[in-house]
Amino acid sequence: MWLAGMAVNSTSQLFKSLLVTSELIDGQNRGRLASSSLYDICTRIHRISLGTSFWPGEQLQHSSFSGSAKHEKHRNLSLVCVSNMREFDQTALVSAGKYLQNASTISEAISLVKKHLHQGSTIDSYMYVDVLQRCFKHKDLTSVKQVHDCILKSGMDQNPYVANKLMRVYIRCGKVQDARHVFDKLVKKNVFNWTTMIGGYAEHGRPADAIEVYNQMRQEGGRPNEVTYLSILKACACPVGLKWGKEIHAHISHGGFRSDVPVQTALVNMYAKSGSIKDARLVFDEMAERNVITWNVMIGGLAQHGFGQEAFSLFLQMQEEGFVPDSTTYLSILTATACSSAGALGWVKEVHRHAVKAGFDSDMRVCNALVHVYSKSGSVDDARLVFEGMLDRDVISWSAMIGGLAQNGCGHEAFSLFLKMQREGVIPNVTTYHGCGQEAFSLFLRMRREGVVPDAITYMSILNASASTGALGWVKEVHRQAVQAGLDSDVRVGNALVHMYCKTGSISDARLMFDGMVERDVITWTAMISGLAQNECGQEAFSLFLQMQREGFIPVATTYASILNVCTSTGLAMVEEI
DNA sequence: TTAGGGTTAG
Repeated sequence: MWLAGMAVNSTSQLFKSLLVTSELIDGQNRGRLASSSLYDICTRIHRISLGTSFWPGEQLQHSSFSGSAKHEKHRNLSLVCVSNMREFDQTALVSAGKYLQNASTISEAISLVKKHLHQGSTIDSYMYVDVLQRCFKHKDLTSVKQVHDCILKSGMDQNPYVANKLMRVYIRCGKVQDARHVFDKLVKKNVFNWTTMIGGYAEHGRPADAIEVYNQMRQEGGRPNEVTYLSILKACACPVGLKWGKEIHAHISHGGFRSDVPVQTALVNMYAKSGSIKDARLVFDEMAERNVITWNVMIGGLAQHGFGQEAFSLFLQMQEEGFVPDSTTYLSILTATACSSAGALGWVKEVHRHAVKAGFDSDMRVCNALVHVYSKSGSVDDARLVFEGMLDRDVISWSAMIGGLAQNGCGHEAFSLFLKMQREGVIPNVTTYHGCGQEAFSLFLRMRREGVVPDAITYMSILNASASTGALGWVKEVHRQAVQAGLDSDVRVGNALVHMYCKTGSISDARLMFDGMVERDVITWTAMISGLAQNECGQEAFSLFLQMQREGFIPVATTYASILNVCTSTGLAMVEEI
């Protein structure tokens, strides 16, 4: 590079040029310097003053400046230089990373980087971090690959900032393996790099890999900090993570993070999510200091384990201790699991009253949760009231209401709402269709409760009596719309349709749907097998049962129940094979 | 300049 008219290719040359530079910047010559050169000068000088590495591939420590009068002189000079041009220096530093500010798009920014690379100009870490940040925002994988290529060409792949940002972008784009590749190539890894890799695995539900990296970090002498612990605990917050989570707990206690509120909160969360709600409570109770998030985690954990009443007590207690519940508190306490238990309606109403008083009744997410839990706890009227009172509704609101009506035996109203929703321009999503599938099933169960023999014709007659559209026609209509919306390839929608066709007695439609599915899971196979079994197609059900296992699917209890029903009517020979 | 605890529908 050229600095103040001198060719600068090394640290010592930069030192030499400082004097000339300071004069140029300090004098009337400021305007004669190109802005990019000024930017370069400022960042480099600033980094000299900080005593950090500033030359690609060169490890410059603070101590490099001390020990010799010459270096000390240069250091002082740089500091004088920085203070003399403080105003300019700050401007330059604010614009650090905004070097590409003239580029309005990612491709423009990349073109600039490529141009610099082509011209042999220095591209520093700020510039790469800037362009990578743009890729991060837009989840633009194609651009990331291009930038990665430039990084390799300019030999910046070992820069900890650049490598870290690159890893983060890959992780965000779902390319954890690519992030791992960057990580593995890093000769020297800092705590950010370790933490990013662990966090990446946590984000993608890969606890075993996260633990592997965490253990490697410790073996190589890396010292986890509070953020590392937050990341590894997040990875372990699942049933298989419990055994590792307990080990991490011990490390945290020995490592002096006992009073760190976020780390302790993450521990509570890890225990709650991995199924050990007792340990979660133990950690929670032992905490000397808590914040709203801590309370939310504990309340949510209890609610998700079905302890609605306990969650509600804690909800009251947090307020007695002076904490103000936020929208997350309401979302955490109002979970379906907690609210489907007997007697839940009472405290759900109480939570609702609190929410109104605190002004959260205008929060769409809180209202959605209320619609859902009122339906779950059996009060579709309350659900309807909340739904009707909402000023804004999204697809979740509609799906919650439709599903709620369906589950509470208001199938016709659910379907009308489904049509109304589309008239109002709201596009149904997978869940909406799933809710409609539930409607068919709940109606089926209702008929069974009413003593209807599961004969397809009788079944359809009763459906016709309760829904003017007619069950099969209705199912076909939903199916048509799902195809139109491109949602029929979704395995959950496909499963619901197979299920619905079976329940309406149209086994051929069910089979057609089943055969056409690109992706199947154990639910698909079970729905089809049980449909065939219930429609007196025992032989077909059995051969499908064998086929599913040949294709590597493991039958679940419901699959066996269906196939055993077949055996009672077709002979015992099959039982031995099962 | 780089890592970050909790969040509603199915």
